[in-house]
Parts: sequence; structure tokens; C-alpha cells
Amino acid sequence: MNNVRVRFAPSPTGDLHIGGVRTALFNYLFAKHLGGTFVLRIEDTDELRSTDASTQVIIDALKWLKLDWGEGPGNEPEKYAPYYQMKRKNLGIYQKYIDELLKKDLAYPCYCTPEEVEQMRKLAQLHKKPPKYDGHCSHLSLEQRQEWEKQGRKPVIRFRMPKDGKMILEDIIRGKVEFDNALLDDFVIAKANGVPTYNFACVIDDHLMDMTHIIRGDDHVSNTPRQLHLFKAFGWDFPKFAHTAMIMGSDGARLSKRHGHTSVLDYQKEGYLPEALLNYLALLGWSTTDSQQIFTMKELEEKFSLEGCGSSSSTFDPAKLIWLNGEKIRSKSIDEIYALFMDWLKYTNNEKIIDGWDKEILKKAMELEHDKIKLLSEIPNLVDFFFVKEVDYKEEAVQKVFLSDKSKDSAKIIINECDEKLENQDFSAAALEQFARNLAEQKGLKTGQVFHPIRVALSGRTQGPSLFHLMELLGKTETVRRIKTAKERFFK
RNA sequence: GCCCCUAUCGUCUAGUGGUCUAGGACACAUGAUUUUCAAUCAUGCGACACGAGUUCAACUCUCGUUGGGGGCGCCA
Repeated sequence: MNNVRVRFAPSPTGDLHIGGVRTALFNYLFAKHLGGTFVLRIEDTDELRSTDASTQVIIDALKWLKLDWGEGPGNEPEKYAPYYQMKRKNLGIYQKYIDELLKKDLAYPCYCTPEEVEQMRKLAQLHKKPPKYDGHCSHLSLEQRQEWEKQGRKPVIRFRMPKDGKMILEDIIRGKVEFDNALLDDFVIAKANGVPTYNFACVIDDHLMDMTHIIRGDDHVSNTPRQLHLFKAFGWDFPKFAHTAMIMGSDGARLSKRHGHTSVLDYQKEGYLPEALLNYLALLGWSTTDSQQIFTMKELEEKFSLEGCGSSSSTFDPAKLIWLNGEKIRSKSIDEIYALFMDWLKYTNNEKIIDGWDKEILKKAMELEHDKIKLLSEIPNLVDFFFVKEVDYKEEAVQKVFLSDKSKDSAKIIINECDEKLENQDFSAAALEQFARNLAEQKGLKTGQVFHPIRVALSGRTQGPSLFHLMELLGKTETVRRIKTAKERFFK
């Protein structure tokens, strides 16, 4: 029971968002670091917006990220099950506590309509007061209640908030934060349809599930005093709180769709590696004093601490994420990258791209471009010219290397020479390099003037892998064939 | 409008009163290397929001201003 228990508690109303991933990550790392338990709880009490599809998306995303939950969907110990709030609601778990509060007169039914409450708030704002429920139904007589019931009004249940004093939050990241009770209103703990609200269900579950620490986004700070009052009303110990700063978009506004990709799925589709995304997200709001940038998951688990978390919001920087992804890819073997690439093709339904490609050649081509790969999604474009039947000569390359006044003469000489001599050439990379260098010397040309036309003739582009390794991998037959095609097309 | 949080290079950050002419990383620029593009290495550019205090001494503490963010639902 002394063990640390934390939870990630998303509401399934959409894809898993970047901000959500970071919250999940911090909870996961905190638990791992201390040998505690990381729990996944689904907060689906918003009946209008929650969907099973979105629950599945969240679960799949967490699996892809390898943020394994010790408890939650798929693994529900009897002591705490179930891990879906609507299932818990249907079991009567929350009603028991609502009744307890009602009985102690710490809560009361309120018959005001949403419209009436809205009016109260507007009125309060008009008087430059915080917009809050005015306690209209807080002291209804039995007769008044019966009258409303007779009219068919379904009440919500409100929590009776103390009218004075302060509630103090001791936050691990933020320190002491004080809230004036008088500013808080009697908030709703159960909706008219009997479903508990977030602030209520969250407290009940955090207590029942023995949560020791609540690590969540900054946007929940102002909910915390309400939740704290609930803990207090039940006589329960407070868990420890840590509110992490938010992640912003490049314009300083809260990260949203218009800043580009915000769903984890988008990053998966673009060919990011989970460990790169997680490493980057860890750096957003957390750091070590030695400013280490690149961490393995194991290192993160070892080094993570809430004390290392900053309290000011940070801006999401896609450029650094890409760099980190490149680093992670470079640190892997070709076999690993190849496997990852295959998974990615399958996931994105792009397997047809490599139809007819020789897998061994593909692997070797990837090896030639190893250091250049930043995203799995750019691999096809990096190596596809090895596999095409007809070379796609890029306009720009042809103009620059074959047709410009500056280079057309030397290009013609080189292509003709290659056409004549490559047939009898040893096709090892070293021998090919020797061949090309000799050619340059014989013709009085710079090496570049020799290498560039060959590259364009073979690949149709001005950039690519080391030329002689490219030729070696392409093989003599195909190389000679492509040289002849280029000669026919551009140097007739 | 009310409440809460926050403020170091363009971005992520180190820094806990003197060691700061402020360190690292990304990005950017230049150079080296190379047949190209990358990768790599080297160098450079570049910040303590502002104003008052406290102190022998403030990026570090206090207060205020300004800026930014969040919350104020029968959403979570």
C-alpha cells in the first residue's frame, strides 16, 4: 500500500493528443522510476461525446508508444475493477457516495434549469464578480422540493462549498497555491441523469484506486480546490499533486490542429519512432542539470523526476523532433530499421509501394542512405530509383548536368565513354571509382564533371548515395542499360 | 470581468546571491570533409521582459507593471 500508484485518465472523445501523451509519459516514468504502478482509467462520463472507437484509438496509441499500463483495460484486478467510469457508474459505485453526502447535508438537489443558472452567472459577471451559481436551491424546504418533483423537474446534485476560508494546494511542481473558498460555487457532482461529473468521479476513483500522486496538466489547477474539498468532506487523505505546464503551438496559443499534427496517429503515419516522440516530449517541460538531450527509455525511467519539471509552458518545435527521430534511426542497425520500415508500410497501407522490389537490394540501398533517413516515410523516395524500369529524369537535373552550356560537352564525352567501356569493367565500388578517376585524368576533366553525369544518367537526380556504391548495387547490366538510355535520349 | 499559473538566446532549457564576460541542445550561418545530398567535426550568431526595492553584491529574494497561458459547464 505504500507503493506509488499513478494514473493516466483520458476521456475518449477524440484521438490521443500530444499533450495527453506527455501526461501519460510523465505518469509512466514516475511510476517506473519508483517501482510503482501506472494505471489507465477511461473517463467516459461524457455520454454525448465519448465513443468506443476513440477508446480503442487511445489504447492502440499507448501500445504503439509502449507506455504499458500495469492496470487498466485488459488487465483489471478485482480489487479496483472496472476501469471505465460508466461501468463503475452502472455498478452504483458513485451513487453510494452521493447518498452519503446528501445524508450529511454536504450536498443538495438543485432544480434550477441550465438556463436559469446561466442567468445567474451573467448577473454575477455584470457585478464584476466571479460567475457562479448563487445557491438558489441550497435551502429548499421539503414542500418546495416536492413541488418541483411534481412538475417533473429532475435535479442535479450540488456540493455544499464552505463560504469562507482557504483551500491550500501543495503542488510538487508549483509549490503552495491558495484558493479563496468564497470564490468557489456549489458545483454539480451528479447530473440530472444521475451520471457523476468529472470533478466527482475523479475524486472517488482516485481514492478508491489508491492513487498516491496525481500528475496532470496545468489546465486542471483550478479544478483542484473543488476536488480537495471533496476529499476533505469524505475524510480522505489528499494524494500528492503535480501539475505540469502546457505545451503551446509556435504562435503561443494552446497546441491545436492548426499548428499541424497534434494526434499521435499523425506522427505514427509520418514515420516517427515512438522513442523519438517520447524522448522529445520528455524534454518539453523536463530536463536534467547536465542538459542531456538523447535518452533511451531506460535512461528516462532512471533519471525522471518531478523535481526536474519546469512550471512554465513550452512551445512544440517540430524541427527538434525530426532531428531526434534521425538520431534514433541512426542509432539503429539496418535490420532494425528495415523491420520498422516494413511495419510502417503495413500500418499505413503502403505495402504496394515496394511491390516487385528485391528485398535484399532494398536493404542494401537503405544501408547506403542510412545516415540520411530522418523519417521512415522518406525511405521510398530515397531508394526507389534502384527499382524502376524507366529512370525518372528530373527536369532540374537534366538541365543542370546534361543540357547546360557549361556541362553538356563534358557530359556527352563521359556518357559515351561509359557506354563503350563499362561493359568490360570490374563492378566493385573500388574498381569503379578508379575507372572514373582515370577517365577524368585522361579527358582533362574535374572529378565532378565525370561523376555528376553518371549519377544523373543512372538515377535521374543530382543527389543520392555514394556513386560507386550505387553502381555496384545497381549491377553491370542495369547500369549499362541506363547509360545507353540516357545516351539515346539526351546525346543523340 | 473574476481567479490561478508563468516570464533566461528564434525554440527547448541549465542556473537556486558572488565561480555568469550566463552553459548545453535544436534551428540558423560559415568552414573542414566528400562525386552530390546528407551525416560528422570545428567555429560563429544569439537571452536574463520592464520598474522599484532588499543586499557590500541580484539572472537568482520581495513588490509592482507589462506580456503569455489556463480556468470560470448538468465537458473532461
